[in-house]
Amino acid sequence: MTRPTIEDVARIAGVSIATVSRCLHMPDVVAVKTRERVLNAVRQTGYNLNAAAQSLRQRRSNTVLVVVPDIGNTFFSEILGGIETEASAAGLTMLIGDTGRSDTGRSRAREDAYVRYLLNGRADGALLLADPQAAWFDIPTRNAVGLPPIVAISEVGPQSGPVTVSIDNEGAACAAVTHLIALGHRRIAHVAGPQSNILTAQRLAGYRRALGEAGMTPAPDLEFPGDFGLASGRAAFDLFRDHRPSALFFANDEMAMGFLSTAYAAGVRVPRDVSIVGFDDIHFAQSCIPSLTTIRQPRSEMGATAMRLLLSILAGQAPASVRLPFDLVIRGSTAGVPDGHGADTRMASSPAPRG
Amino acid sequence: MTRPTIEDVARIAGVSIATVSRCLHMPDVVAVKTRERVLNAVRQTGYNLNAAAQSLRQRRSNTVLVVVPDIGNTFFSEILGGIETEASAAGLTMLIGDTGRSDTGRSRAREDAYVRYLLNGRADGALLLADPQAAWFDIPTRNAVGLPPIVAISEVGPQSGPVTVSIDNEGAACAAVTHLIALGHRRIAHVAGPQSNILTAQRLAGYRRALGEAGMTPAPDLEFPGDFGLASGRAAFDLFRDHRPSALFFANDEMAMGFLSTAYAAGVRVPRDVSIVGFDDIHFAQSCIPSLTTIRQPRSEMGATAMRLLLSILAGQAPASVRLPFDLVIRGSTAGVPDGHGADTRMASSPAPRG
DNA sequence: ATGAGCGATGAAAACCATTACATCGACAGA
DNA sequence: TCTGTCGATGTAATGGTTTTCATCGCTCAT
Repeated sequence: MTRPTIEDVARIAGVSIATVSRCLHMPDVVAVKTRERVLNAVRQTGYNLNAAAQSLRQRRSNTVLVVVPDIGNTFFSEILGGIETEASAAGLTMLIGDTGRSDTGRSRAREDAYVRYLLNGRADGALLLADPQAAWFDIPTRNAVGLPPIVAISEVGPQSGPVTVSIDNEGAACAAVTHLIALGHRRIAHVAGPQSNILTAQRLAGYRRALGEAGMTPAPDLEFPGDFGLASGRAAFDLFRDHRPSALFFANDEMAMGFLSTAYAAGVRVPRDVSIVGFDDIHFAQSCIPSLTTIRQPRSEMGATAMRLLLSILAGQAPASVRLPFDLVIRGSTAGVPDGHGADTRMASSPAPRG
Repeated sequence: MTRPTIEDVARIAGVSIATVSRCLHMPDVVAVKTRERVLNAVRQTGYNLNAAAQSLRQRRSNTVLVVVPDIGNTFFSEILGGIETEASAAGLTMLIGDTGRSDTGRSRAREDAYVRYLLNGRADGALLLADPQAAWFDIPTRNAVGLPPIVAISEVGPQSGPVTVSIDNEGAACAAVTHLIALGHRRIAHVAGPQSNILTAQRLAGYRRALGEAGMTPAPDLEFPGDFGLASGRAAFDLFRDHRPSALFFANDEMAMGFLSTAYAAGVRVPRDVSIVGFDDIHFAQSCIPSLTTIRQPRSEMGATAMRLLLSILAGQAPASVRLPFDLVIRGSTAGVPDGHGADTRMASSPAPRG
């Protein structure tokens, strides 16, 4: 028993295949009586159109490829939600590709595979939750002919191609650190993201800018390395112990959460002993102990905006990048400077910042 | 400038399209000299084969559909990882479909869409991280002709079709509760999952069985409702306050984490005042405060196994369901019964936690 | 009457690759 | 020299749909 084709339906309904196709796509141009006969035949045979044949003929797959660096990262899921809403409203399918955390051998192969999908015609366009300038993506696509349109989200640099959706990461980081400064903190450390990630530099820059604006000098020994993972948050605790900042600004929430549990186990209390700010406002940030002060990105909106942008490009319109607003969400992990802290302050005193 | 076809390559290389195709798929049967000429032409034109044409001709899409109830749930991502590894080893693409949390209007439309992909020939098979008996899936596929093979993972009932990969949820729940009983707990509550989910019944049954085996009678007022979300874990705190169990077994980790933060805010300490067991061992379970005792499912292995199963079915072999082992992971959220529990203790006063 | 206009339908080309089969030349064995 | 084999390549059918253009039978205005 093989899959019925449009021809089977046509035969049973006693019409031509053209009419069957019209019944399915432009029902109003075919006579009611005929339409009924055809739809009956469709039901009777259990017909479903062949997607491959359709794409081949239409030269379009009605699919959009979404490349995610790590599907396990809860940060991305809400973006995906926003994308999905807009995509399905437009009748498009989302093909999600997970490249896996970079630097692993596996991820390289997957990246290649996803680039190929794009070149293959498997997708009509792509949404990249990654830097389009990353070598794996940029090089093979640079002079590809007939490359479908691409919109990059979140991880975008100053010259990340023509169309991007992002927040002002530097500004957000600056706001986060300024919040700490306003609380009276003077020794503020930053736990950075992975070297290779473009967001790392942006958030670090924001951290430094905030210090500068408050008249302080960034101290290199308070810039801790990290990689966005729980473990590197835990590792940051050792550095914390060595350098004794009164507050830490983490480049993402996951690291902040890793720090939180390690600190707790070591008897260090947040925010009594140290204040913590994260970045992203992931799902669990509200139910950490204590709940996490962090930067919220309008994730769902970012996804939706990017998808709309892609659709407009597909419709032939001129693209324009979008920058969306962020929020500083103040929760329980930040408070004033602990008593007595700052005795040995290295970053020294200046009056409270503009607040 | 339009996409080059195989014909363009053939013309430039001065061969027939058949030879080009052979160069790409069975390079060894074509003369080295010819091969070089063809590969040069491929590079020169920037040719990529058209996926739609290929699927149409081969009657196979080299794609597997993975339907996930909620991509934001970290529980699923590791399963996806396991699937991906096996899939890409076999040269298959993963098409991930997120149906969204059930009960929302949107999810209905997406479910339909994914069923259609299956019937469409967009995928050669499907992995379902959901109950294949769910109405949205079962009804439209029941008598579809030429339905590709399907393997269900995790959320499977006794008659969930022929091929499934799962753990013994009832047994795991029983083990979790038995652990609490062994610690001396006698008033043990269960926070269940959503009604509609098949896992809910299985884990509840395990809870009851453990009580029964220990000679206790399950008390209906200690069976709290839940929906797998953070918020329902928080809501369970009110019920906890009313009914005073000395321990709670949650049907998943996310609810346990919701409870944890609410309890903390209310001054109730875990495990001093109440012991907590979750289910799933999600990423953040290790960095809760305190770290969460839970049931670990071999998620990556489940995904990989399911994918291998699907491949073997596609290869024409007879399928057989697989049941994988689970682990009880004992961490910091469980301890013996608090002193004086069982009286009308108002919890409050007791010495500071171990910090 | 006649032809223009219109609605409904059919015939056939086009989309691009894979693959069974045919062809061709060269070479070995008889 | 002839035949059989073999390796390399070409020819052409095939897959299922969409879409353009043609056709056909009407009606309505002239």
